[in-house]
Amino acid sequence: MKDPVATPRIHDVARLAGVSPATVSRVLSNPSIVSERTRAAVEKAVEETGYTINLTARNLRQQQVGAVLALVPNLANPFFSEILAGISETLRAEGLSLLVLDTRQTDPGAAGRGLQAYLNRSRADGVIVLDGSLDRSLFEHAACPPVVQACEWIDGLHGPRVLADNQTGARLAVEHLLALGHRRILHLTGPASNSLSVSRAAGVAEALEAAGLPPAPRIEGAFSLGSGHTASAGVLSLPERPTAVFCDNDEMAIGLMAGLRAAKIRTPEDISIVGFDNIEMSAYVSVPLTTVRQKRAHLGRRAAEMLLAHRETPSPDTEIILPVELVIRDSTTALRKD
Amino acid sequence: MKDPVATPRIHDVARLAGVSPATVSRVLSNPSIVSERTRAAVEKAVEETGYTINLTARNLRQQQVGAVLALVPNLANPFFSEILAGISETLRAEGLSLLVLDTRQTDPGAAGRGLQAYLNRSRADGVIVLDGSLDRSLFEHAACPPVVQACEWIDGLHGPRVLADNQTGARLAVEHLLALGHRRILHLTGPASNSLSVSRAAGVAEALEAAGLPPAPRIEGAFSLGSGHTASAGVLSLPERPTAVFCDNDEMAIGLMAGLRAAKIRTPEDISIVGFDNIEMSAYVSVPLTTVRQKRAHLGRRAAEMLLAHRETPSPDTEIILPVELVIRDSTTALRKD
DNA sequence: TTGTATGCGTTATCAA
DNA sequence: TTGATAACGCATACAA
Repeated sequence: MKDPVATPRIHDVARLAGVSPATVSRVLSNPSIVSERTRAAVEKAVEETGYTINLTARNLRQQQVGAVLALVPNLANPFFSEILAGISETLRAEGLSLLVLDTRQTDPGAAGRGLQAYLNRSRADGVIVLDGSLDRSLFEHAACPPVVQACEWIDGLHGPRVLADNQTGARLAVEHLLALGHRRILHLTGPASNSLSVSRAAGVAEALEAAGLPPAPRIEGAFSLGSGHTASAGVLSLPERPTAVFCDNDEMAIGLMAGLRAAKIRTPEDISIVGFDNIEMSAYVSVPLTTVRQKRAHLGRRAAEMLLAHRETPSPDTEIILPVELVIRDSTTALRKD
Repeated sequence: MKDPVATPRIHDVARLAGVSPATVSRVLSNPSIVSERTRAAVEKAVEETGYTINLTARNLRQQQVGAVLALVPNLANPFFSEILAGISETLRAEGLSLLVLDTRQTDPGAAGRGLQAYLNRSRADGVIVLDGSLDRSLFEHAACPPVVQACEWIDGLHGPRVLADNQTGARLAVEHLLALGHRRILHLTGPASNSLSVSRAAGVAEALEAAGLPPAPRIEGAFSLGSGHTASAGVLSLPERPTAVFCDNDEMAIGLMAGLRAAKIRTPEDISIVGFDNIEMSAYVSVPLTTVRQKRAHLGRRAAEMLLAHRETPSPDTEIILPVELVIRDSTTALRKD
């Protein structure tokens, strides 16, 4: 009562080739230790049967999952998906699959309980965390697979990280504004506790200090178009209207420009704006955005590479800082002396 | 020589609870058939040991993978990632993982050979295809898991589909332009063979025919900002410049507006523009875009649901068409009679 | 209601 | 260089 359309097993290939299943296995995973004759015979049998390996069985036997989990705060954000593309590329080369989880989707009431179930060695061989707002305790238990943090990071959580040079990026942006004569510079940040916002604030402070200027006032946003748009009201209601705004990402910058435009404030004539990330759209908005470029796909690749290395030999708290560069477009201009 | 930090197995839980492994298994997967007493004891033991099930072993035993593969043409495109978010949500509720693969990443020289390795029952329990440009032969073999197509589709490939009502969307867009008095309407399409472009072209034709007008001229783009930008040159070089353009997606529309702006052609005063998709950005560009809204997360959820249903009982070629609606913003206006 | 025994498909170990 | 055997961890058929 055999199922006639059953997919072939390693045993079937072995029988056809006249060898043992062990030999077939060797041909597939370590061909060099098999004689040329038998290898050819096995390969022929594989071809004829259309055999493909059962990865679940292999993974069980080898005590691995064959997949890496990426934790992203917002799958719908192109910023993250480009990093994912880089991660995916590196993993594929190693025969690993990419599992993706949107951390916003875990019901908030459960406070990450849903997520916890995924942070387990039986679900993934490793985890790449792109969300710095998670609780470190989620990762600090024996069952959690090796973790690499990318882009954002969680305060106090150990392990390798790969980051863009956020501080330098922010410093370059503010130095650019200072060179254009701006002195009243506002910093439109992400959530206050966000690791990106913190290190970028440091870059802002660094530039201002070097110029002998007081710290920049801040408005807190949420990295979204909408929060940038909302921030425009805050900008306009300040006692001393800033002549320039440095935004922690391009989406807030674009949202802010939209809000200011609605209030008849022109960019860059009335206010200069700098973003961060260099998303593709930033070059196509009506006032192409001056921004800080980070290579997102590359960041993803590096993160995946770190994880692979980390799996072999649990490394200390290595940290890779990737360079960024300022892209000057049209949204910034020299301060007009009134 | 036992590893003292080894993760607990079902056997360890059983010993601690004083029951057999089979009973523990039952408590975990089908608690109702276990007596209350033993269930409590087992749950206590699970708690104490910190046991979590080994999914690879369960999957091997149950002859499944526990994951669904999504094939996206471009992970970096927010349009797709929002669909993914919907897919992921539905899958999680069923305890299934989401595997993501960017089809562009398969080296083109291998003509999908890399992809083929993933289209196997040992890699995924099902596949959701979001890329209509793939070859149907990739999916037409016995080893391929059940396939559901979403959003785009592959000509001639059987199986369930969930689509937005592309034709109606395009018709609504063009009817809107016609109502505003436009007669010279251009259609900026995706790649000519793309299923979305084909059905939207049908909607365009439908509207024009009903108005007794000849078919719209077309320019072919690639769904990208850059291709929309490039198309502006084509639009301006036409012998009879169109007074309105219907674009097959928002990104091309935004790119086109950017290109026209550079040529001092204003939207909507000089030319009306309609997009498709209603990406978040379309509301924040300098001339907020009139466009066709489709509910992407919902589409993803429906696709996942179809796949789950399709797994149980291989359904015929069912097709779900999701409604769309026109969102009128500022990029379209009544034709000015010169 | 619970326990025993077996097998899912593969690979690592050992012996030949 | 190859084959026999056992084991990875779990779930299910069957027996009790």
